Amino acid sequence: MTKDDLKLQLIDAYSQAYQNLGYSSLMGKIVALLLITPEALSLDQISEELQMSKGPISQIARRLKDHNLIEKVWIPGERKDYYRATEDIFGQAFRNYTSSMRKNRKLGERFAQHSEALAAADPEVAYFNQRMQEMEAFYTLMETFHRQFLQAWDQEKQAVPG
Amino acid sequence: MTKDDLKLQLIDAYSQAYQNLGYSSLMGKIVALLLITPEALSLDQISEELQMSKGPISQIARRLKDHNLIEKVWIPGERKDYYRATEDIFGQAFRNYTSSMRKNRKLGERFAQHSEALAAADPEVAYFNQRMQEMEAFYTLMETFHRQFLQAWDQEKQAVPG
DNA sequence: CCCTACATTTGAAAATTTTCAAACACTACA
DNA sequence: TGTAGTGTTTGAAAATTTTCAAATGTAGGG
Repeated sequence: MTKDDLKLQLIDAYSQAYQNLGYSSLMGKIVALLLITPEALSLDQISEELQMSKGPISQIARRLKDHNLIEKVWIPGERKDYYRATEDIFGQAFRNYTSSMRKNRKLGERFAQHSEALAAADPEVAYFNQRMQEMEAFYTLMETFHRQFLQAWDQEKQAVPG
Repeated sequence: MTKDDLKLQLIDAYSQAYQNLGYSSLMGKIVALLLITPEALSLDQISEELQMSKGPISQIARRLKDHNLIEKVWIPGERKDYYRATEDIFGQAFRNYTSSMRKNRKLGERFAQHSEALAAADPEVAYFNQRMQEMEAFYTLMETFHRQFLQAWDQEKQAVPG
């Protein structure tokens, strides 16, 4: 496989993976491109590499920056914005995921509370309440593992620094 | 908050959560409805509760069944199909998630292999290869935590059976 | 073997998302 | 203050996804 094949195929794989995870496929393409490019790239360069107009690139790049997956880097004497993948992009993607799981826990928590009082009087609400407690327990347990994993990953990274 | 409020609000919250995770919002609605309903429901009942025609319900129900989030249950003397949430629906949703993370590991693995030979000759490919190794390491570590979490959840469930 | 009661599939309509080209706004520098 | 080189926003077009109503398929009971 040639260098260009590797690049194109990885970009395509990320494009599909991001789409499957419910994000825009352009997000995946930009992430993949910056992930494997040693130097920071300008919007124009990204636009050129991905064969897309600058409008969407600009918007998605901002979203990715908001989620700390990529960052702007200042290059002296240059007026363009340059982007690169953040140092711990995999860990960061995971942290973003954990925050949506935290929302799930809070959902369970909230509905368990709100249904508690009514549960005694109504068997259907009692069932509802039980499910919400299960939900809360599940995501609470999950969070402890998320913390442990991130700790383990931080250690592993420290051992073999980029 | 009344019983109906609880129900509607949970369904709405699941609808949004599923959409945010990249699934159809109807999926979230059906999951929420079955999650909090003690008895199994027919397509017609689901259709009635969610105020939607049966076509999409039928399709999404099959998809949910394929992903083991809901299941058909046979009710003697009835000709309709009845659906309920599977016993460990939270755990199952998580298992589905792990399988998409497994794909990520395999992606890293595959591209790390394919770029290994070329890496010595070309610094850009060397960088590519390094990133793919990082990716493989990340998702490999993640899988060990997934296994541990599922084990812990199974234990917790055993302690407080539904 | 036909009917009835279902579930599923299909094709079109509606809604949403993605993309582009062009207009606009901002910043650095002359 | 004007100008050139940027990034951003916008409105329309294209593509995709969701939804519905109707047609079709299927299994059980007569």
